Amino acid sequence: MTEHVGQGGFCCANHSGTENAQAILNLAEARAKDRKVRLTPVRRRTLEILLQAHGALGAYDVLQQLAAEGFGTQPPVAYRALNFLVENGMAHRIRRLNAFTACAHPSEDHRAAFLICESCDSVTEAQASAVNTALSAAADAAGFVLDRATIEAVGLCRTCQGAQA
Amino acid sequence: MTEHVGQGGFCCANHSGTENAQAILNLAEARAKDRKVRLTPVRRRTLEILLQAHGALGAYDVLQQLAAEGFGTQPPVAYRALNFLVENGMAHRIRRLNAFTACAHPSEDHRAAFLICESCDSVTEAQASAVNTALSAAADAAGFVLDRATIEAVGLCRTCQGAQA
DNA sequence: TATCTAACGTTATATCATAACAGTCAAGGC
DNA sequence: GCCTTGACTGTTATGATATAACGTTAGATA
Repeated sequence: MTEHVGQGGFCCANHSGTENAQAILNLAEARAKDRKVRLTPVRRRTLEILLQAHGALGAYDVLQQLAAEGFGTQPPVAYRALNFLVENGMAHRIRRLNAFTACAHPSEDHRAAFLICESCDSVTEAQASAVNTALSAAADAAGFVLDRATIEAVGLCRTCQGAQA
Repeated sequence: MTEHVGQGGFCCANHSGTENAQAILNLAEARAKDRKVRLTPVRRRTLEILLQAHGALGAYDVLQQLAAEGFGTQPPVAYRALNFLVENGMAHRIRRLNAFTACAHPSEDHRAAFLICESCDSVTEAQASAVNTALSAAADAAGFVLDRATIEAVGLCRTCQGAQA
């Protein structure tokens, strides 16, 4: 399952490119300060790795890079950093891919939806407020108190629609 | 991760109780006939196991039961049956729990949303048409052609709201 | 009944994830 | 400044989830 994740994927316009990566990194720093949590070297580097990937990366992919750069070599190193980022709204976990992706809009406390391309495995963060409103209503109707949700769509991204069947 | 799945969970009114299990099983038979696919003994038994569980079961939980009843003892046996059921709309995969649950409304070609209780791990299938409409709109706006989606909400079910913090 | 394909069961292995513990480091009280 | 304290890092070890590949069996159908 590794080779179809994070390879050759591209990303939504909003967080492609190193200039934006830098901006997002700055937002993450600020967010960490706000929340009084520490964006330590491993954590920061993990976020950078996710940003550079322009797609979702598996924990072991991240680990490999971290290990190559002198950080720890064992799974918990990657999982801890990734979980930290997710908990603090700096990254998202894509359950369908068993993978993680940098959050494209780290300053907003949005609940995100993801559009996963079946062809190129790109992951795009979509505008999900309407979706969440509808989901809240459905939960309400069932007497369910909603805390958070995973919304992952599978299909074809704009680029891949022309390119293949 | 096994002990918090399928233990003591209960289910939505719509598919609790053996009488309903029987009805759903009948619908599944009919659906299989319609689609010209075979609801073989393992597959049928797997569906029954899911129905009896009144909650989501991990593949290995299902496997254990199948093995005890004389079916194959190795993981692919369970995964194949479960994947068959999912592909044919007779069960759903709950990614957050790495588990499977019988579909409560097998005759409809609905796209479902799930409400997962953090306290009792029950899984309820919610009315999701509005959610899917909103998601389609969001996908459209991103130029994404939506095929299918995973919608999983986490929170507290009606029963557990009174019972704990 | 001969043939073909779907389904089954197996072995083996890949992949994803966490528990538990020891050493290290940074922040705040004294 | 120095020490306490708790968070963080890294490790070993193991658990949990999932699939590839292959030979065999059984159902459909000609």
